[in-house]
Amino acid sequence: MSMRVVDVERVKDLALFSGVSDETFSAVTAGAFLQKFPAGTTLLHEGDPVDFLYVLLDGLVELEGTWNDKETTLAVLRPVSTFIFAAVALDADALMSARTVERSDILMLSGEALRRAMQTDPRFSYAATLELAGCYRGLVRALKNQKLRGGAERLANYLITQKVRQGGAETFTLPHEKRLLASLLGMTPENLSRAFATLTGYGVVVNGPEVTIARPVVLERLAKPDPLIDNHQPPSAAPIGKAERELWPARAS
Amino acid sequence: MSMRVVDVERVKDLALFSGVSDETFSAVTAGAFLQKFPAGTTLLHEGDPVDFLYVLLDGLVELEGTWNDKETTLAVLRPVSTFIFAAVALDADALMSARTVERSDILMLSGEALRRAMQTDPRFSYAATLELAGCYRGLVRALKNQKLRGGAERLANYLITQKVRQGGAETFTLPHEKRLLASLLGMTPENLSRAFATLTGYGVVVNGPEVTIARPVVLERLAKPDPLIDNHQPPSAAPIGKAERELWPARAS
DNA sequence: GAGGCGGCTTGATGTTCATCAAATCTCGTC
DNA sequence: GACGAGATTTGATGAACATCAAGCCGCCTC
Repeated sequence: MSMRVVDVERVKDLALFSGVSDETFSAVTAGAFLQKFPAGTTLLHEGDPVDFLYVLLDGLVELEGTWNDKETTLAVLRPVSTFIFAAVALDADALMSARTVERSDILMLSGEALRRAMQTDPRFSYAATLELAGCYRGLVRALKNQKLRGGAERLANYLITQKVRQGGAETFTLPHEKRLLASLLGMTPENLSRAFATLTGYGVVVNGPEVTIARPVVLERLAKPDPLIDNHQPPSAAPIGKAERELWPARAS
Repeated sequence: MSMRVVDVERVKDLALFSGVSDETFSAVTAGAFLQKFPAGTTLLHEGDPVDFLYVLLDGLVELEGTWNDKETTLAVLRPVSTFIFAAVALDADALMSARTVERSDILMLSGEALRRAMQTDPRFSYAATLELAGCYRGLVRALKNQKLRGGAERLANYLITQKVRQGGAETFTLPHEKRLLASLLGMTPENLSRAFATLTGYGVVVNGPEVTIARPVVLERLAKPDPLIDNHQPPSAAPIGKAERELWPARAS
């Protein structure tokens, strides 16, 4: 239930805790849980009050929204990421559900303790501000992506981003099911399949979860990636927060 | 150029400055500009570095995003609102452009001074965190609205929200041109017009900028408003920040 | 290795939305 | 009060997308 030393270190390296005092860190992690959840577990349901800040240490988590019996994926998180931080900060109800996509290790930090810590440790609340600002900008990107681009363009840019994030090799593997990708990109699985078929004409070869971008230049001519929408950050060594991701490439840590 | 006493008071009442020390407040407002801009002025362009936090004291401001020669409106702000706070906090480039829709009074606060203040005054950085959390949740709502609802449904919910925010009377006035509303709702002006025509069948009467919701129950059956997407906050007296707006109704200030 | 389940694909069809074109309306100017 | 630019509306058409229905494929169980 409580944290192992190795996990404590991973959390301490989070951007959110960079520079905070040991007292603050102890206060926040004192009542922390570390839990392992199987795939498909709903951690938190839309509309629920939020008592904990969640930190994904290992695995894959989906954030989703619902209305009128329809669902949509708002984000897919990989380690190390915090989630529902905004709701925790405001002590408000969650606007989205969180669900594990794979078996996941998740750290749960008391919201109450976090709010107290933010009011006493300026380093911590500054880091919290940066973290939230990074999350905010991620959402601005998502909204622009959704409103300005068509389905095939969203997919093309997703593939280019994945390629870069996975190291830049010509061939890479989709990090999860296509059904989930469709929901993330705001389309039906059927249309995602057809969008992949369309991209075949632009040098994209699909083999199950394996994707090869044979002619990057051709694909980019379709995708028109834009640093104000897409965040083509290569995999850097250090565990980072949403803020650092936003600051790349100008001020990479 | 500098601030009048009455303006200083308005700024001090911002949620962002609630509880901050006089020293912090002075430091932040010391190098502040107060400017009046005519309608249609671009205050800041996508991709530009951001040197100031903007505070809309009077008027109307649009935030917009661009890609591939297409534009979309991401938000329309009314007083009193801060904007591009996330970019200021991170000292990053703007992800959206800001443009005045009407003649506007806008306060510009030094980003450098704000970042310094956040690192020294915990009250201030805590308030900043809450403000950003409120903005973040507003965007989550916008993304869900966009991905889960169709055009007519988005319009219906917009109208219901406007009605409530303007006091709840059967008839109210659209706050700006329909062309801008179309862009905000993610559709073309032509389709907005047709969406209004559709809503005629649900008791909505349009007369130029005047809208009457004759049969609210019928319209709501179409709109299915949801507190996890729509923020039906009535006009409260005090000037507020994005955080308070998010906390309503549970913890209204 | 037969069966079954779920994910993925493909085809057919209908709905929603964008685009192009033109008519109408609004409002400020002269 | 006529004029003109821009906003709004309306109509016709096409593109993008969702839905429904099979079919295919991989994978796991028995």
